[in-house]
Amino acid sequence: MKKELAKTYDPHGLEDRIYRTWEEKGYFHAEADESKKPFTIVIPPPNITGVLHMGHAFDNTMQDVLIRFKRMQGYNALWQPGTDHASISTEVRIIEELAKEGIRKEDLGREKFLERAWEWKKQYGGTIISQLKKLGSSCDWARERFTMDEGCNRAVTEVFVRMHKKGYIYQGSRIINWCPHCNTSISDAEVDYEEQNGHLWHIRYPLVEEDGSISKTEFLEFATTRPETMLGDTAVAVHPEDERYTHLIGREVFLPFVERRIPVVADTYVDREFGTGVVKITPGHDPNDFEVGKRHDLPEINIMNDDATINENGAKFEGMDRYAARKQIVKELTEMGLLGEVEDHVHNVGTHERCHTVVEPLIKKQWFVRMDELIKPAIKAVKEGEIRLIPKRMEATYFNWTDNIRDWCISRQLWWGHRIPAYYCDACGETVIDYGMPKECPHCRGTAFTQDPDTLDTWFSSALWPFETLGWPEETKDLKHFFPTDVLVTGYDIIFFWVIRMIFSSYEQMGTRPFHTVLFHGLIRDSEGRKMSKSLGNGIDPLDVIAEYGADALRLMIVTGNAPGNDMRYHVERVENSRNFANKLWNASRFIMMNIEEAEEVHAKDAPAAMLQTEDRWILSRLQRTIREATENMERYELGIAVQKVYDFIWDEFCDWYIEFVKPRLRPSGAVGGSQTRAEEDAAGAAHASRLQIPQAESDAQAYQAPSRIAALWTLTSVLIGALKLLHPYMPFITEEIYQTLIDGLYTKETPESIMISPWPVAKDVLVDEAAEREIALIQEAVRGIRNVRNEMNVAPSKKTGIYVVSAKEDIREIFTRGRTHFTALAHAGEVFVQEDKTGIADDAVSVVLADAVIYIPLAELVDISAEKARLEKEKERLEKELARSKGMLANERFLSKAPPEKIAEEKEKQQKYEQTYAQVLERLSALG
RNA sequence: GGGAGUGUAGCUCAGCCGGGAGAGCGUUCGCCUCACACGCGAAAGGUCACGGGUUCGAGCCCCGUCACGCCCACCA
Repeated sequence: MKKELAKTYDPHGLEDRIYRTWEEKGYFHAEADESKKPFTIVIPPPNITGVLHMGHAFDNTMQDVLIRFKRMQGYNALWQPGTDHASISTEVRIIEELAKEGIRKEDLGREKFLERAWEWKKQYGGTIISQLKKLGSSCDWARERFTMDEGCNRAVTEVFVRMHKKGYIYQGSRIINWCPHCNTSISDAEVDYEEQNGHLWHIRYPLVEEDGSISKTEFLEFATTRPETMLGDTAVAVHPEDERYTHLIGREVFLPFVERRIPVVADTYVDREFGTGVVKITPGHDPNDFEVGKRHDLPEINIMNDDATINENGAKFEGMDRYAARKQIVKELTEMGLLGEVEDHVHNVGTHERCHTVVEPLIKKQWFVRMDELIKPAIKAVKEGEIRLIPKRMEATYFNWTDNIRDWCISRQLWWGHRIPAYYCDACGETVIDYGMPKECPHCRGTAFTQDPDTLDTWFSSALWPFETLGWPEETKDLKHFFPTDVLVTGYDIIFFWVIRMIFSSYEQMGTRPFHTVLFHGLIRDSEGRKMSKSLGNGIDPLDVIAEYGADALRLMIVTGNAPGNDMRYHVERVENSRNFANKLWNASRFIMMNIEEAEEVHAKDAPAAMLQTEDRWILSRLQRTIREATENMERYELGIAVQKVYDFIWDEFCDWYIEFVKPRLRPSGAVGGSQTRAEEDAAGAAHASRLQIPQAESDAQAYQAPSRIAALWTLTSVLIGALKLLHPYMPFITEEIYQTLIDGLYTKETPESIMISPWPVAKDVLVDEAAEREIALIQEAVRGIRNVRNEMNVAPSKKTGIYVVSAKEDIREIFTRGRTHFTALAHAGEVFVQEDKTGIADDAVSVVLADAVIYIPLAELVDISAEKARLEKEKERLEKELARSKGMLANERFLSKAPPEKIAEEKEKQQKYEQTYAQVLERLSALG
């Protein structure tokens, strides 16, 4: 059945319908099959708390383009999907929900809380998945995984046990970042530094005299931004070579409030230039001081509770919030005369990226992963090119992290997540790491254990994602076939969190790389270049964009005009342009289908070679080049460049030129050779030719008989199908819709029923036709010239003008003779005459000067000789400049001796062309007087 | 403080191997030409941030300067 297409492309309804069909047909599904070559991408698992934002759209569009491309190329293409449990995000979400009901998580208890969280996951965790589908993502949904599903849990425990056995995982008291709001430790990477206005308080500690009394005259002054931490001071430090203080090293100062005597130590960590050159040392609440404390064997005193109130070590400040204590301490120090200058001070304060609470460095017993050994293969892999980062400059960021690697704090004081498989013997306190609750304590033979209450950092499980999703630790067929995966697509903002951790985890657990290429994309910013954020309210919801313009338009916008790793700004105009392109393609297709008659078979298989006209061979040739180049670009992950070439091919060459070229040939054979006007032209042309005694090559009417029409239709459909395939990875919905409608209209069942499983086009050398390309290029140049002249001369578009092509060269005349009708179709030509000389042409005709021909357009009633002369003068000047440049180059001996021969030949050719054109321009000018 | 970037048309951005500066939007002019006004045709518009250097030849390579954001470190 021949289908009618709507006049304007409307993605509504169509996209969901097509997506459902793809899913039902199982096109997304991949099975392990050793006879096929695999191509695997694992999705960066979106958080179950997430809703689709532009970052996801960016990420997933690129992955979908790659996976569809590879699938069409015949790979066993798997896009492995899934979601991440997102421990902190989710837990915070549940706590908020509970708060609305007036429940605290502690009241609920761990088990009930987890039930609640799973309930939440069940209800909302799928939201993002359905949104990804809206985008057209061709993930193998049957394989959807979750970082806390049974398999991932096993993988996590396995890795923990193994790494603990190898000594990579250890428990230790370290200074960590503590979020008093979320009540958990967080890793360095989860800390955001915010610039805040604060103060620099100068404080004086009295020195302790030789006899042990507190000096009333001698003080040591230092500056601090956090006075409350003084309660935990266990030393003050000076630079060992600071002459102002060397005599004090080894003496003691007196710490007010807690009334502690603490030593003055020497440490190179102190910057003599800053403040007074004296630093208070609080090993319990500052990472740098912690290090100093280790070096000098200082006691570590924790002065805070987990909620950032002062604890029993804070003397009379016990129970006060850290900021209230700060205020009170400053006040009391003033009263005691121990406070000096107070400066305004802008400093960076570490905050928790999730809740923006100021983090408090605290010493806690936590679980860590020792990184020094683990990171080595990850460094080597990138250094030696076993893993390629695109763009390459991301390597610098990568190495910046790996070279300064610190141990990874993996325990979190949360409930939602993978519980740490550490069990403490109730009897003797022995720690046992095991796959489950141990039966007997290896130390005291006790049988009662308590599991560590903490859970693991979310990234601990995401780090295993590329192999845990394929079945690891089982040796599954999937794992064997699809692992290592191929490409990872992600934003550069999670290099540290995720990319590096996947890499070292894979080398450690699998002994191999997790993927060979990491393709980074940037961020999508708003039109002002700002990050999209909830607080600014400048976020663009991709679903709104899809609803208004269609997923294809959004996808094309995302991929177009962007180089890997670069940020892009969101402008509606760019989406509109993509939407317009979709409409253009839609209408071109509609036009072609309108011209295919009911029951007319236009097979896309057999080329009617003998019937092909020059323009047919031209567009076929151009298509081959586009296929070749776009494919090469895609293989190099240059998606933006590839799609630009396809876009240009479709819009410029196919729609604006080729379709226009063949329009005259498409009249049904029954309508006898075309329009009335052309019959008249033919008659006039023949008459003129006979008058000049130039043999008319062939009658146009003859040329455009049925075989030419079939050739045009064949070319139109096969080029369209080729172009649709090239475009399909980028715009899957519209290409599928057109493809299927077209296949229906062609009455053929030979092509696959869906474009997404059709083979990727391969450029055929036999179809590359340089002669046709040169010929059409000449026609195009002439057509543009004529249009240009008509515009400049203000000729009404409705006015048909005669066109005389004069060339002394026979082959050129042949080209124009063959291309005569193109001028009718594209340049508002009436009669077209091709002749050897100027016989019969008025001197005052306007002209288009080409290298090998001059085209005359007689405009009897409109002639303005001075305008024509001015035009030619301008052209003359332009050519003189080009000639000067070209001659200069060719006169340069060093150019001739050093430049590659083909460049020289090219330049000579150009020069010749300029000279010819120039000569013709001069001749025209002299003819005009 | 360290690192990697960006600077090209009025705006947003491409520019692969060094070889006569591109696109989209916007602007101007002309067109509802029987696929498309979400369109067609034409045009205007650029010291490729600046200064040096390498080269027969530089938007592209090297050095320096300026401007702008980004990442890392986090000096109390």
